[in-house]
Amino acid sequence: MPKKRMTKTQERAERLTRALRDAGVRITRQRTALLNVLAEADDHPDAVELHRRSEEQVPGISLSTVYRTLSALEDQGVIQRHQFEGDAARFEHAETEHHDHMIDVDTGNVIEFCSDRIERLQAEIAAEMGYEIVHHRMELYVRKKGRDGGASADGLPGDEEQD
Amino acid sequence: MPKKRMTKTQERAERLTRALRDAGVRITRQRTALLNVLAEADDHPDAVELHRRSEEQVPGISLSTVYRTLSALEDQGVIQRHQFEGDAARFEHAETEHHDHMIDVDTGNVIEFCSDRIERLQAEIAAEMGYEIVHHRMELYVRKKGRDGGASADGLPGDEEQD
DNA sequence: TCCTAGTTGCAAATGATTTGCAAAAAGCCT
DNA sequence: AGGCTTTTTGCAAATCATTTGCAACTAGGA
Repeated sequence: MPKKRMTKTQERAERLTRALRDAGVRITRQRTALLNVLAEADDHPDAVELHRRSEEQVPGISLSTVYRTLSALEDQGVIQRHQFEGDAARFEHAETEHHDHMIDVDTGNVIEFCSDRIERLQAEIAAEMGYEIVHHRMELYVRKKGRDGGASADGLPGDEEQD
Repeated sequence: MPKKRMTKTQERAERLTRALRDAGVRITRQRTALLNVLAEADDHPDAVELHRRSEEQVPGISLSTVYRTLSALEDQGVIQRHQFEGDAARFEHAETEHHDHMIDVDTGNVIEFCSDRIERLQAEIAAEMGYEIVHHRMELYVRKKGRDGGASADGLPGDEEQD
């Protein structure tokens, strides 16, 4: 099949589809829908949100199916699951390089970033104790500078900080 | 009240008790038990484990009470709740300085560490994007060097730790 | 098209944590 | 110590996100 010119989103969708196919699972209508949703998502939606978006293509698709497919995709390493503070896991297609997250505590916005210097220090610290890093997780919960900490609109109470 | 010579554990227990008292809550038998358990814990037990240990002092204490008291203590900032990968939240008395965690993926052991250099870099990165850090979370999932990643025996590691 | 193993939707099960409620106990006052 | 009011407790039931059992359904190769 000739490599037609396709959008980034299409390419991602293909990649995800291929991953599933390679995993030996069948490509169903509902899976295709979720794959598309994941491919065009540039944020970090949770399972319920992904389900909501998938329903536009396949009304009636069940949440279980979404969860099951997400697990399959995660097993194939083509999507990543993040467990940020609070509640449900959030997902993103894993086509990007490794990166960490900065979460705006006021808006819930997620900003991706990566610091080789930090990675290096982490490895160094682990090595000092005779360990090697299998994987790591780093999340910075941040607030726009200058903005005063009014009543934060989100979940966990009394969690202000004194770093 | 004369400052009697007391063990570190006793001091911690006092501190926790005081925190609760200051919060205006009553000091009950079950709370005292949990406070003692927390004070003498040098690992990172989860609620169920804390309940188990508390039962030795107050047979019949309910898990709800443990959860409720843990929340109160957390609100007072005298204990910290950590949501490591996988399952239940794990707790530790917050008398120590801020630190991050390294979790041995094979044994479940938790090692505490702190790196000013990393903290500085984190603040720097946030600042570059116009943010200031409210709090952060960093966990290194590690493995003893040289040890090959065989099929890890246990899925849910206990809460052992060596200080 | 047929056939079969992999899938789906749904409801019920999980597992951690929370909550409603009536009985029990803490802390304060006398 | 006795009384009284308010907070706590234990228990069962409720949440919440996620998983699973199962019978009906379908993708995809023969």
